[in-house]
Amino acid sequence: MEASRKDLAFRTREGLIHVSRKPPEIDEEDESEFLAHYQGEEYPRPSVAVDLVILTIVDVDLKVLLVRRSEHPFKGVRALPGGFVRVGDSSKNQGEDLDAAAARVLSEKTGLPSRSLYLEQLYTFGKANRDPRMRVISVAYYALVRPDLVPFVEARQMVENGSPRAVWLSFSQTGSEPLAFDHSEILKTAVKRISGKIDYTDIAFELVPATFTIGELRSVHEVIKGTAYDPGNFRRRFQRMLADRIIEKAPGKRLTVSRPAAVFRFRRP
Amino acid sequence: MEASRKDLAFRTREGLIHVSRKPPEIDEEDESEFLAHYQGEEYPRPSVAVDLVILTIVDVDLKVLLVRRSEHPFKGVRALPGGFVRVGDSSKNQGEDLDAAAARVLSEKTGLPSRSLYLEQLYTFGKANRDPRMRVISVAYYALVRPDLVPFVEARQMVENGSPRAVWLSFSQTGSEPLAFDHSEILKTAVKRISGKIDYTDIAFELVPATFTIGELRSVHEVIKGTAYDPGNFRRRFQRMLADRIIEKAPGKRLTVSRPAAVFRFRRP
DNA sequence: TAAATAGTGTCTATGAGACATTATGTA
DNA sequence: TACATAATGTCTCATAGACACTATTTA
Repeated sequence: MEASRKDLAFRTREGLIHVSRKPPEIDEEDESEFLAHYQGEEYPRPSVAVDLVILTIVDVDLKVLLVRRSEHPFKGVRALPGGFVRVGDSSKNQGEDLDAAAARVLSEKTGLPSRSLYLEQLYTFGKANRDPRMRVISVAYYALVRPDLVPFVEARQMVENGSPRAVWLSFSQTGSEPLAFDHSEILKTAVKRISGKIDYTDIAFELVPATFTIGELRSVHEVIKGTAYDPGNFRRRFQRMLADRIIEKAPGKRLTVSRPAAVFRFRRP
Repeated sequence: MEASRKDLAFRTREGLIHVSRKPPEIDEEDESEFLAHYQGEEYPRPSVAVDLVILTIVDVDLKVLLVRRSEHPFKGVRALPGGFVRVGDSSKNQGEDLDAAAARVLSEKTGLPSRSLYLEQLYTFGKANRDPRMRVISVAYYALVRPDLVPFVEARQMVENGSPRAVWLSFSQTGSEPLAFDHSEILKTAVKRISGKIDYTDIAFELVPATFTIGELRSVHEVIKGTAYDPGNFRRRFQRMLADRIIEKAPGKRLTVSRPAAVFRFRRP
């Protein structure tokens, strides 16, 4: 490949780089032509889906809510719950917000009002051929379900027929049983994100019951980070939150196998 | 609103929550009907665009690369560079990857090979009516251009005609001159993300020349965080990076208005 | 020489982590 | 009584920040 005399080249950390002073003609034509036609709706559009990583922690075990696919491809394989974003058919009626689509799927699958759960956009997965049928771009969200709400989610799954529509599966088991599409990657991305955020945000409180002990909160951190924390040191970290009024004492004590523990409540900001 | 006798209700931090044991019939029908038809391509799809926040720091000033819109809506208003994701017309040919679309737009607008720049997905903006013409879901990316590459970007803008196609605007000026669509929000989100990541990642090295002084690196941090750092303390932080072999000494010295400074180089992992 | 920035050193406060000790329940 | 976990205390080390001081250049 030879650069024309008017071209620029410079050496960088990535090696020699050529900069053409004229943008390549074919690119320009391509782009403007593409845009012109695109507005005219001649070019194909992708489907856009939302996929949800719905997580909880029960009995010191991270669990994710999964469905089993009833259609090809990946028929019979577990997958993240998801749905297509509903798009209107005119400029006046453009359909539902992206966040609303995620909240809708979350409510559908859990039976809980989405405003009672923590829901946040995770990442958008858009490789070509990630769905063999057609081009699907998936905006992934993750949601956290407090363990005291889990029974309500399970109750919802048992109503329609004998086989549950969605089940909680241990995150540790999802390694040996791959998910449909690129959902294993999405799941891993979600856990990684939470693991990164738990140290400097309040999301840990979305994974304990409304009232909780320091030990319960600690085990949430331990499950997410995959490491053990010194109980005494963790307690000190916690007491700073108490001083900062992020949490407050709740009445009563939690009875355990040993000495009863004080219970606390998160002061939602 | 009255709950049926079989419904469950429970009190949470968010108030009283009702859980219907049976999923609402109308929802279920809606969903399955929707999905069935969707696969048949009867339902409308959104357009998916990538919008890029391309940033650099020149003369202790954070700048963003903006274009001026030549079409309605927002004709004549500044906007982030962007483009539609190219989607194929069959299941075999599904078009370009989402990341590839972002890299393509980045190359088109800067004239630089995208692999020589830092590019990362930011967030997906999908509110209905964010584009008045039609439903557009925008996957935003941000890119960082080292200041020693800026002249090449500017050279590219001058070729086609007299008026540049894209210009660097000071971030501080974008507050008084709102951008098209929700691009002001996207821009703010990008700067916030960078501000959060600069403390625990290596992205600061994407905003200094290939070789740089400690003072130059410090002023990048100061511009991004909007605060002043103590030169001595910052230097110590930096020396740990030197010990950890994240950076290394480069030959020569940078001549300044005062005492010349040692120059360093980032050891790309 | 004055101004400016590079570069070094010192002191303090804070938080993380290792580890020991006491307190209070259950089996 | 043995065991388990709650709750407290102590010590060390790493880091952030305030601040003083020296070094080396240009104007």
